Amino acid sequence: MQHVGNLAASIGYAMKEASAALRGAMDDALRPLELSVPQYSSLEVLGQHPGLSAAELARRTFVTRQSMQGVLQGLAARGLLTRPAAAPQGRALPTELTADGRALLRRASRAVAEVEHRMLDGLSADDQRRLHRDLVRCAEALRSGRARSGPALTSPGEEETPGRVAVFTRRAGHTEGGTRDH
Amino acid sequence: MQHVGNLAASIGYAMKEASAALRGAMDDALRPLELSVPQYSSLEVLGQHPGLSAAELARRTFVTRQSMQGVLQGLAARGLLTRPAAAPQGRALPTELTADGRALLRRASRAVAEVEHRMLDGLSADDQRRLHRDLVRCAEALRSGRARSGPALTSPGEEETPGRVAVFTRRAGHTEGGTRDH
DNA sequence: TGCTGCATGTCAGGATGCTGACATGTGGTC
DNA sequence: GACCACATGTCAGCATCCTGACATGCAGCA
Repeated sequence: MQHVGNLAASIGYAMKEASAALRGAMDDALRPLELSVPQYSSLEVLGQHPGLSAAELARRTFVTRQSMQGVLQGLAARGLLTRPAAAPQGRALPTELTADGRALLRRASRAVAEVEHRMLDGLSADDQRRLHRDLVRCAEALRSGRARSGPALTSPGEEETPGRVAVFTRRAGHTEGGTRDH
Repeated sequence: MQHVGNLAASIGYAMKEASAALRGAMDDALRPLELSVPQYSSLEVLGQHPGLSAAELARRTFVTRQSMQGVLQGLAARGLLTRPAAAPQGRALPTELTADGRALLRRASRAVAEVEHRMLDGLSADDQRRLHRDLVRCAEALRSGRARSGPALTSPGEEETPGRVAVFTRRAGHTEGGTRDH
């Protein structure tokens, strides 16, 4: 290995290209609903894991918790989610979708699913499985090299924790994951 | 298809995850050189295609040309590249790397190549080829659905145009690519 | 020749995201 | 109990990036 060389052959470049295309297509699909991609991502994660804290939500949507603040404020101002004024325990404020939030999420989720379907239309089922597997592997390999490890969404083996109970119970393996301070 | 469903199974989510991890790792690798990812991307593209206009550069690095302005100004202020005050033809200002720019690019390129190598370490050569192919396919499939089609970096068949000559000669297939106005 | 389409550069405004830093609450340890 | 590591929420400042809009230059066509 010496340097990047031919960009057209670089997988990193291709990943950026695909990711940018996906981001743009999602932007277009979500524009009619007046949702940005980070806003949609938050709703989606929150729909599957009610009661998550802002920091945990930030890790799962790949932004800093500082950025998540703004996102949540925007969504809360539109009545799509609620956060308690005081923390019931510790400092974490468990966030919940409102009925409006769930309704909008359903529409947004359909729109995004259509985008994803279009993206994968030309790939066989096997190719799709492989693609998913390899993307996850790439992410893991990159995280392992960083000083502060990443989200570690699903620990190796366990299946999709419900979220609400996971806020304070999943303590192991957190070294300020995903986004970093300092 | 109805909605996104399980996030852990979503290829779009995995792509975002991998892309975020790559972005973060590149940030870390480039920080010692005081280069941001967009700045590095511009240098890299410019190294392989001297004389590109800012707008063309923007398409190839997946940002808007407005954002590219700021990036180029920063790099020019550090003496890493030069832009003529007046356009030799049309409105496009051909951008060139300076000797300092090329030297820094070499170091940055090595650092990024190491990141990419770490990312792909666990994948076989076949898997890497397939991953690259499928990422490009995903990007193309997404672009084809948008009103304004994308960069179309390398037209099907032709090999890596030298750039300088391509500024004004590659007219076909451009419907305000990549990033959109209005 | 004049008109139209298109691409480039550029300005303005705002949204988003990041780094840095600090205070607070919790749990484990001495 | 005191202390320490760690996580959360939050404020401030800055960089990046977007949408919208406008003027300019080139090519094609009536």
